[in-house]
Amino acid sequence: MGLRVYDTKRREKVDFSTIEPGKVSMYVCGVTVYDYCHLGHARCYLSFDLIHRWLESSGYDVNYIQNFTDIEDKIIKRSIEIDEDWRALVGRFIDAYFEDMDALNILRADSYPRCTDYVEEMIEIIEDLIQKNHAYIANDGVYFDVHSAPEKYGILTGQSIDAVLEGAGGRVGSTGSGKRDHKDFALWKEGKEGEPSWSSPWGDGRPGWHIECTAMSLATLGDQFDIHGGGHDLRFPHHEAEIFQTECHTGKHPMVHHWLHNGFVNIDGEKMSKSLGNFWTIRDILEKVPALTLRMALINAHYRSPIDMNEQIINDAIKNIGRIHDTYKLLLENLSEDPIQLPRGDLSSMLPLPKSIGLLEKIAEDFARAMDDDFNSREAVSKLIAGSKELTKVVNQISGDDQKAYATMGVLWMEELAGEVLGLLPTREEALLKPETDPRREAISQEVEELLRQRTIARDGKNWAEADAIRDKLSQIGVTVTDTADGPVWELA
RNA sequence: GCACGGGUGUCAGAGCGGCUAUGAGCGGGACUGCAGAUCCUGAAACCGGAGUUCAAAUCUCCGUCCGUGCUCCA
Repeated sequence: MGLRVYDTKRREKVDFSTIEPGKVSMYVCGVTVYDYCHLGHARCYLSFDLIHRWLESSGYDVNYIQNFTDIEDKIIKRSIEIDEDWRALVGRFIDAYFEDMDALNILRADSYPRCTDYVEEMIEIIEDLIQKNHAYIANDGVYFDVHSAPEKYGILTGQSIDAVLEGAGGRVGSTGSGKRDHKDFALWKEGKEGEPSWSSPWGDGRPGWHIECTAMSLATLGDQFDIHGGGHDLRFPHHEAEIFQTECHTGKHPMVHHWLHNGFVNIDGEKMSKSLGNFWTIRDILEKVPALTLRMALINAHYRSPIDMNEQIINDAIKNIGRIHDTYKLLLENLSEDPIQLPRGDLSSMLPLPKSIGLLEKIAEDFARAMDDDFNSREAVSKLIAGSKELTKVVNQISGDDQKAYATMGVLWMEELAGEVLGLLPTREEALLKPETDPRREAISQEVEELLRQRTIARDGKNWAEADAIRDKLSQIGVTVTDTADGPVWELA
């Protein structure tokens, strides 16, 4: 069974197909760069990172485009507020975007077009739409006339063009713009004094929000492409506007073969959003939670389900990622003199324990089936944990060459599933990093070692009270002691 | 109001016609002086009602509750 995806437009899971065999063209709406990214952005780009990774892992050649909206009302507003040139502001937050996403181990898209580089294309499209009577010039800009293509209304959200008027409550009619109908949307906005603007046949101004994605997807992926993604809230009006513009301009239908939308991050059961003021930026969270743990927390739900962010989700993620990292480390420590030199590659080369290997292969198949089922990362994680348990159990039961061979296989197994596909593994170097290299640890190392020596003496003399007292003392300075077969090991809390 | 998603054990969260989800937490057990880690193992669930079916958490209908969209928002 091949890959199936839930298509927002068709409202069901459908077999995934591509326009060109073996290749996937994918466009995901990017951020408007006027502030730091919040958890919701993390979830969105993480969802599409997973999709990106799984498609590549399935053998597709993926062309992944993600834009930056670098001119927009909020950018202008912010730039005036903090008295910073809008270009500088935008540059700053694009840099911040990459820092945050790199930290979360999100692979880079193939290209990141910025809408200000496509203003000419937008103007051409708008001119064409006016010529084809899909758009009209008003006193304050150019608008798309939704009644010129009523069959395209509500394609993603199931709303009929007539129903919208009724429900929009008191907001309807108060647009104050040159729109003929409140459902029409701006293609070009007349510029105001002192604002960034571009010249156009309709005077100086700037593009509307929706037209940019049309211009950039057309320029980078063509008239029709395989996947268009974004947050759930973008279905309407943004993505529906794109359909209007693009299809009316090119005359081709459908512009997109699979519409994919990720679910939201909620805080205490409510949508996290800037307007509600209950949002956390990625960098706020990364001060408290390691990046891969956050990644685990967000992957641990299906990408379309809402996630209610709370402490328990993080605690679960700490346990889960800890188990996976522990197993990975254990395997690395057992495989050979120099684990770093181990070639990456096929995992079926050495087979000391056919039964366990068979089980792991079965788990890997289940894992693939889960990912093929609309990228069910939650299910995939549960398979990964099952495999992780099996590896830990077996590698501890055997020794010698068998153990080395098995551990080698295990490392490759984990690097494929946990590493390449889910992006949850640190590098081999990081996984093996001895805690002594932590500078905070360095500082108290001598004192701790001395206390541990005393405790070992006490324990040898079965003087448990004293041994425990020393352990308590250590825990007061933030040191956790764990006794192992090779003696006590300590780490900072 | 209209549209779209949902309501699964203590919690988080898969499954979406028959078969153990999984993780945390809780209960046993092994190993440990104890603790931790690890391994083995137990209890525990499908919002309410009706229907379809040999069989329903899974399909249909009704009810109910929650979230989201209809306005800038990933």
